[in-house]
Amino acid sequence: MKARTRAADAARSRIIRAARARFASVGFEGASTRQIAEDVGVAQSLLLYHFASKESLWKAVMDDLFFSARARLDEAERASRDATIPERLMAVARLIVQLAAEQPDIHRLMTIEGRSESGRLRWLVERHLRPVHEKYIAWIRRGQRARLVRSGDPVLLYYSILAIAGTTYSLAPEIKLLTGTTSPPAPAAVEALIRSLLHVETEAP
Amino acid sequence: MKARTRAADAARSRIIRAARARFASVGFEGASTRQIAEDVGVAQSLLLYHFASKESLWKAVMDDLFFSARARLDEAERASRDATIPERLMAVARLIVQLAAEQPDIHRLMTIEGRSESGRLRWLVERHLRPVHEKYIAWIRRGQRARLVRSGDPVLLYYSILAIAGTTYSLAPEIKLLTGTTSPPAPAAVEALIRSLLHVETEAP
DNA sequence: CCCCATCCTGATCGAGTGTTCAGGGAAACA
DNA sequence: TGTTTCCCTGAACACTCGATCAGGATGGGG
Repeated sequence: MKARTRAADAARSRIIRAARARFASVGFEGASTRQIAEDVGVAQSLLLYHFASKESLWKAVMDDLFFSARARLDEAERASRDATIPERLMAVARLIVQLAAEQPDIHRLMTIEGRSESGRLRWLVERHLRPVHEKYIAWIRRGQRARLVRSGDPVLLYYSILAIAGTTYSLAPEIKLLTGTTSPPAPAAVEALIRSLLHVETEAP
Repeated sequence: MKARTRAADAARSRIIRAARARFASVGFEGASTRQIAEDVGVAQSLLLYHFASKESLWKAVMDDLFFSARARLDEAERASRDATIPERLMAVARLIVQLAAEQPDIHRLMTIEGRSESGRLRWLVERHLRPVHEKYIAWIRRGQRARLVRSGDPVLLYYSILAIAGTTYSLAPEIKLLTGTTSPPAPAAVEALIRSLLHVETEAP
């Protein structure tokens, strides 16, 4: 009861990886389970053996992505435990930029679902987005009360962070086509932009 | 040769409007010509009478959207002809925010296509994006040389403007679900954020 | 008036969709 | 060495997809 389940788990995660790429590029409706199966090199019916339906495959993709991202966010929070709120915010923002650069599919998947109020969006919001976002929006609010973060709608500020970090890397194909640039901006440059957006000063003025 | 063609043009533009909504919410592959036809209330074969194929319907949607947007951009440029570069940049940014708020589908359509290097993306870049974007990226560069716009990769700055303006309104369903907010942020608030992102000061410091 | 160009529909095509199901085949347990 | 359990496949289901095409309907020009 070892080699068997290990091989099965490997197939499962290869399916998830291929499904993530398809969902991210053509959306839920546009992706087909047969394409995904062909990418992996298995029978299409195997997808529906491991996952009850196309929708639960999509949920498995999201869980795979968000649970690992949230674990790394928790780690960044712990590491910056003793810092000021704006610096903790920047530690989180730095990781968000890094995640967006490593896996642009996260942002692609989210922007594809967030645009229409579907059952999948509701599932995503309640299961993954709300626990994360509400916490950091509260952080922004605390930083604003201490006059260490620029004023303005905290939700707008928070989504601006996500927007800058995400689109920089998820629209890489478009930017490459437009400018001929071979590599996207360095995460440090994006982080610096976010820092100045929040008015978090590196040193006391 | 009047009432006839006028009625036909009306049908044509109703098809374009419905197609825009479908393409924006589920992407090109996910949208079906039958759904679009049903939204309009006409036969599916009418879509392929007016437009040669699904792809040319998509191109018609894009032309409809971008030609009018570009006309308004030209108008904003002319109106700010005598202002400084940073203020002209802000005049354009203000209009971009306004366009994003009025028609969030623009940003939805672009982020859905910009994520993978398809033939449609190449068409879009060459026909609509390049003429617009390269101009404003050059403006940012000029503003930076005059020390009136913050330093940093002009492309990154430009796409940050688009990202903030676009996601604020294109992800409205997600934000509404998350926060319960009924109405998205006012364009003026988004514009102020962009102004501070570019370090364009309202008055001399 | 007729005629014809134009707008539009319904039927139909082969291909592709998600899902179901019976069964093969090999590893794990007895 | 059976036998059971689990991973996986191929065929089939009803349905939808984009595209084609023959043929109505209708209004404008002769």
